[in-house]
Amino acid sequence: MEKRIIFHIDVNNAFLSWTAILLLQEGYKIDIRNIPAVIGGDEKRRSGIVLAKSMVAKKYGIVTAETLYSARNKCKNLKVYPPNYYWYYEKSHEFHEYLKQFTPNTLKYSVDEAFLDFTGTKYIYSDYIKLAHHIKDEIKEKFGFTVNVGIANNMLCAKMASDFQKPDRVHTLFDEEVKKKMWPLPIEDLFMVGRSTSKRLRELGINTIGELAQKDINFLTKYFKNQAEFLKNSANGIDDTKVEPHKSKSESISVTETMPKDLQDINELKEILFRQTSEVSRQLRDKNKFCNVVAVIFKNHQFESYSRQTKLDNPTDNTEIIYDKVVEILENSWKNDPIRLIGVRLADLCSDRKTQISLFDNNTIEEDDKNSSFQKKIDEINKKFGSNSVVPASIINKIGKNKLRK
DNA sequence: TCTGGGGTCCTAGGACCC
DNA sequence: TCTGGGGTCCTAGGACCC
Repeated sequence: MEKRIIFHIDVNNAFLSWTAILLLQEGYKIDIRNIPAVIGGDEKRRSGIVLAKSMVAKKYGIVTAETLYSARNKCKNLKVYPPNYYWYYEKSHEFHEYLKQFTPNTLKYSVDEAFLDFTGTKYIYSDYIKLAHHIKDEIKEKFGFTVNVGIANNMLCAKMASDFQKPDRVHTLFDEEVKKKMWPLPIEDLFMVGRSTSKRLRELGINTIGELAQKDINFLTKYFKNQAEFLKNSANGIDDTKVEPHKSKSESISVTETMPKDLQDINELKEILFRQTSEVSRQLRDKNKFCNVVAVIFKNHQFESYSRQTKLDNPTDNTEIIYDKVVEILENSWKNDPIRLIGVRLADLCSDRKTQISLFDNNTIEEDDKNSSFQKKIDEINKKFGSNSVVPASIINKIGKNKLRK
């Protein structure tokens, strides 16, 4: 069978590069890619972590997701810049649109990563390495940021390859190169081996990808159960995932928020949950979907997380019905501890709500449909005039009642 | 001035039914 | 007094990704 040809294209330090470009455009004299700099959250809002770092900052040992406090300890003259998500959205869009000209088989993997499948195109592109350089250089010239391109016979290896030396590079990791290029790497470098798995592997004396690759499958199964085969295959560079959007059964929409201060007042929590419920249910209606499961997510002052979810009798996209559930969950499951983060998640989404009708449900489907189209109109108005300028009176009443109960 | 936010997938355990 | 087993559905929590 013909070997596949897969590219993985990864924007180098995406958020930081994109902010660098914006700053230069605005007349800023320094290219923050060349100094110790990071894109960071807001410490006053208790979200002070590193979102992206420059290569210079990386040399100081600064890693993504560590606290700004600790990053500053590693580098005294570190510069911190805030993220600009609107701008990132634009850059990301440019990047993904640009890639589509090369093949219809592209997969947007994240804001700053894409897979391209060139299998069966050898009559169009005779030299894939040349093509990769062309893409890389043209992105740099057109958009002002650099990328890494990984070329391989499957997605896993393409992704591993683009992660080799950075920035502004093209790497290959074809099947026959796996032993030489991937096996010597530390186990942490293997895609899908995170902190927990790498710790367990190292405890078993498995320190490199090569050691994992050659380990007996029965031995691995003892410790990693069903994950064992996946791990061993990955270490051997075996992966037959197709370059196509993974049609997952369990789609979900969620919003979570770390509050500037811990909250312990149920009415304050309800106010935030109402805002969050409006947001997620509007997203749900935008997608023309209904949800079957509603969940509330908590993180307390001690950083312990917990969540509670309930299945609905019937799928819905109605803010009010969802908010009722959210409040019910809050009242039944909040442990009365100081809450640092709270959020709402809608899960088990479906596009068709006509599944089953509860015997004791007073709402008919027709009524629900009326509500649904009414809410969509409200969504449109909110879009024009800013969110929550119009909310159904019944919901305002609920909020009002909560406020009165204070 | 310590520790984000949005996702997917997997597993373990309990409830319930036959 | 002792106490099956298979299947399904549901929930909570954890691991991992960017």
